[in-house]
Amino acid sequence: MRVNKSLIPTLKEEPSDAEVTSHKLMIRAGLIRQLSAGIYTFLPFGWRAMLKAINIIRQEMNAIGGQELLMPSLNPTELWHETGRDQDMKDILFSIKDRDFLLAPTHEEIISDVARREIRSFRELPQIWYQIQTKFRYEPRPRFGLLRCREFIMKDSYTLCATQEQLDELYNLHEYAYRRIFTRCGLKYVVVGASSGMMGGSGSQEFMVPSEAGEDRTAFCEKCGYAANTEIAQGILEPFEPAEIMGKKKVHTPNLRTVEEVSEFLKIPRAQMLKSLLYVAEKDDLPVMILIRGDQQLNEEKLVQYLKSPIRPAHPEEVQQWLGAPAGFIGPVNAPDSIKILADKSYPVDVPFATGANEKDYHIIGYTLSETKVDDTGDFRIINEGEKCVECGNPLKVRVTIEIGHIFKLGTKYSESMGALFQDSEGAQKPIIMGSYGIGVGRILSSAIELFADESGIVWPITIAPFEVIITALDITNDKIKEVAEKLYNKLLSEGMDVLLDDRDERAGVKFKDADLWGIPIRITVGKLTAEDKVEVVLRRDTANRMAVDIEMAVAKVKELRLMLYNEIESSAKKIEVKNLSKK
RNA sequence: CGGGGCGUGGCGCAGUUUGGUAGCGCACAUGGUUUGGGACCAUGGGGUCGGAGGUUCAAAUCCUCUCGCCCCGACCA
Repeated sequence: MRVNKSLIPTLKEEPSDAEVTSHKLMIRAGLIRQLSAGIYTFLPFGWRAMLKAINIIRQEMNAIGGQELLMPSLNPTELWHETGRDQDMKDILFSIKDRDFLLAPTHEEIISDVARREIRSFRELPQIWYQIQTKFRYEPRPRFGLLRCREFIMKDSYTLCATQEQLDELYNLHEYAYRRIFTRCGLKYVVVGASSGMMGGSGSQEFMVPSEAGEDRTAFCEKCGYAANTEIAQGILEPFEPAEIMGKKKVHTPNLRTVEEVSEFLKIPRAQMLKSLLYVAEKDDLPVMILIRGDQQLNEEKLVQYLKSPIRPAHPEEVQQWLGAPAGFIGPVNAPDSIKILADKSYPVDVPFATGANEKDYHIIGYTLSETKVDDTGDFRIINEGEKCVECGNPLKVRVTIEIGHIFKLGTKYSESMGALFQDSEGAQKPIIMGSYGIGVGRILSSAIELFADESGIVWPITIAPFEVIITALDITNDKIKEVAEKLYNKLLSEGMDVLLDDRDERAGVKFKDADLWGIPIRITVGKLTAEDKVEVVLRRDTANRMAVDIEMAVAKVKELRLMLYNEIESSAKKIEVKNLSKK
């Protein structure tokens, strides 16, 4: 491809509406343009990088036996009604006005529909079906360029199995494929335990790239390798030194509603306060009170997981109506039976606590959890950096990360509700055991840029770079320079390389700045050195190290560097192995 | 959806407080001089000031409504 007459528009100035590095650079380097919030056009440069990543994904999915197919984005709403997700996911669904269709945010329903029509016997299982396709989600807040979009390209695959063992096997194969994909894309990442959220199912892991531009927080242990999204991460909390509380009594606490205010007033440590929060499980409209140690925070995701329902904080009127007191003065003691009470295990059962009295301007002290009505105890807490690892006791670290992939063991949630059944060897009808696995392709690009960019622009891993080599022909009006550049360009093309020829009639500075911005791994500069029959070869990641190379040797040199860049990446991909089931 | 901010040539911004009929830099066009790290000079083209309504002799500027975008919070690949 030649730069002259091509659509690769670069910007000198930072776009005003971009916040993070990858977003700024994608706009500046001419990879993408925004059409609307969270909706982007991929310009030729951006699309080339996408295609490179897609190609790697396709190769690795095929390698584990995946069969590529393509399902429609337009889905009959009726199909989504079968699983109830037309309601459960209505906040993020794009629905078609005046027609009973929606734009698919994911494809469990469609896969299940295909399966129930086509799969009859255990002999046809297992299956891996995947597609690479545009998804639509009405994200309440699109952000950070391709990191969070309303329309985005996803690789989604689905496994159909007859047994749990098959599911475990295909799940592990996906983990293996994902490791290879992200490694081959040149990314640094960690695999962490994750919540399965609204997808349902028994287990899941996320692939996380450490980056300040991320929207997830991952807790991990440097000693034993424990790693989990803070949505589900567990840690061991230091016990606190309780103040002595004699007897049970009600105390007047006028206008003191926060944990801090009451703890200061009563001279009781914050940790000894029993924080009482009222939520509503939206599925059954069930009021739920959560009790948690006063210095800790509720992890709403853990609560959602436990209740298996979306939740919302109770409205102030509801709190007043159900407990007879405003928020800030509520507690478990004397709460009506209609309210489900859940205690976080962070509060010891035998230590007297202080909490709301369910009466305005009053708290009560001296009760213990062992004598309070509690329906269940569990882990509902957000962990903090420095807490001890549950596996080995080492202090945990918490880092911001970008989620680039997620794998789920779904189980039979969709096959049961949609009647995707198979006949086992004994002739019994059973629901197909499913798994689902996603990769955000755009996020691969964003992550790579976040990881490797420098002050001058993007630095692509060669495997996903829009081009492998750029020839910067300075002073294209000089016949010799033009001739050498053209010759090299055609030679490299015939060697099968992705080459970009900057043949614009621009000053050297402009071309160098653009080349840096684009981040193409290998650059050949054809300029004044042609007088000595030489060109200059540099790596984008190390522009200080310029190599003067004889023109006849230039192609060989580029081949050598290119091979080296690929080998760096491929050699680490080769080390990846399928997790052996029998070992664990 | 709650809170905050911003909409002015393609891009980045000033002008709005105190109404007087739109300006700067980049980009673009033409000519000339330059030519290995975003050149310089001259000339030129391009804007319903997000949209609608209102106040006024007069609105980018004041008022009302509305749309869009960005940021902070709850969701996800």
